Amino acid sequence: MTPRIAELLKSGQPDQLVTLRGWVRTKREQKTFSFLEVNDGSCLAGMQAVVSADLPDYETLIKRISTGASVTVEGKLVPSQGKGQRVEVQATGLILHGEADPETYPLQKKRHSFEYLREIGHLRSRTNTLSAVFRVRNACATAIHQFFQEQGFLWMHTPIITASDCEGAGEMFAVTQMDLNNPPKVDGKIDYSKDFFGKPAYLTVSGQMEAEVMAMAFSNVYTFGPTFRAENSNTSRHLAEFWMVEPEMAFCDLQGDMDLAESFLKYVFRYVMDHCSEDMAFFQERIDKSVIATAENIINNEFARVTYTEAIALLEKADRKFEYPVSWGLDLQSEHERYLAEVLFQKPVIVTHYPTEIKAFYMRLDEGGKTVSAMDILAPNIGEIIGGSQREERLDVLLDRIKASGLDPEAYWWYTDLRRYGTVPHAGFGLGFERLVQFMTGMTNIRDVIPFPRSPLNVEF
RNA sequence: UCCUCAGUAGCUCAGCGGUAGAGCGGUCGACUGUUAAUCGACUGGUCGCAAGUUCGAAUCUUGCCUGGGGAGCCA
Repeated sequence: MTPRIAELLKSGQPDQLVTLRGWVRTKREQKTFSFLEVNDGSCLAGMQAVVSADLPDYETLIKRISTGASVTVEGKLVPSQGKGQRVEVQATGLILHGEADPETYPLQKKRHSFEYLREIGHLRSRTNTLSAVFRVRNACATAIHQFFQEQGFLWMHTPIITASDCEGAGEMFAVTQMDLNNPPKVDGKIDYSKDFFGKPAYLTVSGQMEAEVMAMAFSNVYTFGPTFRAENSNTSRHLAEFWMVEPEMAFCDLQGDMDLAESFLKYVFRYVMDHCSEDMAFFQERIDKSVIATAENIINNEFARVTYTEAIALLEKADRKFEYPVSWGLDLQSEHERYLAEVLFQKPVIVTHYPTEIKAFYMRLDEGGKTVSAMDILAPNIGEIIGGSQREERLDVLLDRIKASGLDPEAYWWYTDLRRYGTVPHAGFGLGFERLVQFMTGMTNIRDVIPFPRSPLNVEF
């Protein structure tokens, strides 16, 4: 494979013979030659190619080349006479693969709004910002795997189709083979025994329970896969299909859970800063003047840690009016979380030990029973980026909690079996992958950090 | 789903009762080792959809659709 543009820009040597394959960002015609800026997605910058009019078919070829056209340029690397680039390619051969009619090609050589780019989801990755986002997204994913693999975690693939409503909450997408116009019925109700799985099935809302199963065999595991929520959420930080990272550790308590989450985030930020410095500089310059400082803040400082009870006390004595009431027992609202992370601490805050009533049944009941060993990591500008807990490993307590939540213990028979056979204290957390990428890049809308966003009424691309 | 703002040229927007504008883009030309090149000319529209008010509606009213921001739900 010939070196890609990122490699050539970094370490290409004069007189080196090279082949560029990519898409033309801009063409500048001169009297006896033309400049082509070719981008192949390997980095933000393109490679400037100088195409002489001496080339065969120059006239007809150059006329048909415009922004968006796909080309192969063969030639020799030479020091650039102009400013702005160290080297450029003196073309000896030029192939036009596909034209891009400038009258209709939706991408112009100018700034486009993200709203507009969402309408051309099949082309937007060819823009500077979106390509930088997706390179950073790739680096985040790589860093996540590398972090866990280095720590001895096994990557486990949890099912996408599931019969269990993991948390007893959250709208799920149904998976069915039944004819929706004429479903089989018994006594007027839909007869799921006739459906593909013989019972109702859904797209997963979390791989946590399966991760717990695997942690009880491999000690430390993580999942990294797609997750689906059928909630009618129309916000800049919700998707109907998003990716989630869920580590689960046997023989681990809440303290270990928090420590892992913090070193995990630090590792991922460090990795992206090291491997995507050019893209990060771009975000700093064009998207959010604080992304580099934020990254360094994450990497170099300890996260703040407070209990829910302490957080409530801090909010109560805040010299600011909140729209929603602050009172022990009530869940923290967005405005409260933002105040804690953005105003008070100005860095990620881990809030722990939430009231039992407002958290899921599987979270470990604390001494006294008023709180559970839960933790949320609240990030500036994003809100909740990680939610985790120590899991309830005591069978009797877990069964009580399931019943108290109005759920049927029978439906959780294999989950509770984990507490019958060789139970151990364990803990884990869930990280919203897109929120991490948002946090990293400063992109304000989550639909712009996933290549093909799914949200209510949005499934075109 | 709720609150709020907005939909006018390919894009970003101005116009807010008298019948359509700018910048950018695109096309053509000039000029030039250029860098979102520059300069000149040209090109461009069911004013989101439907009904209503009015002599007359892009402009006022109502409904609907779509998008942004905020909220809820959460990751």
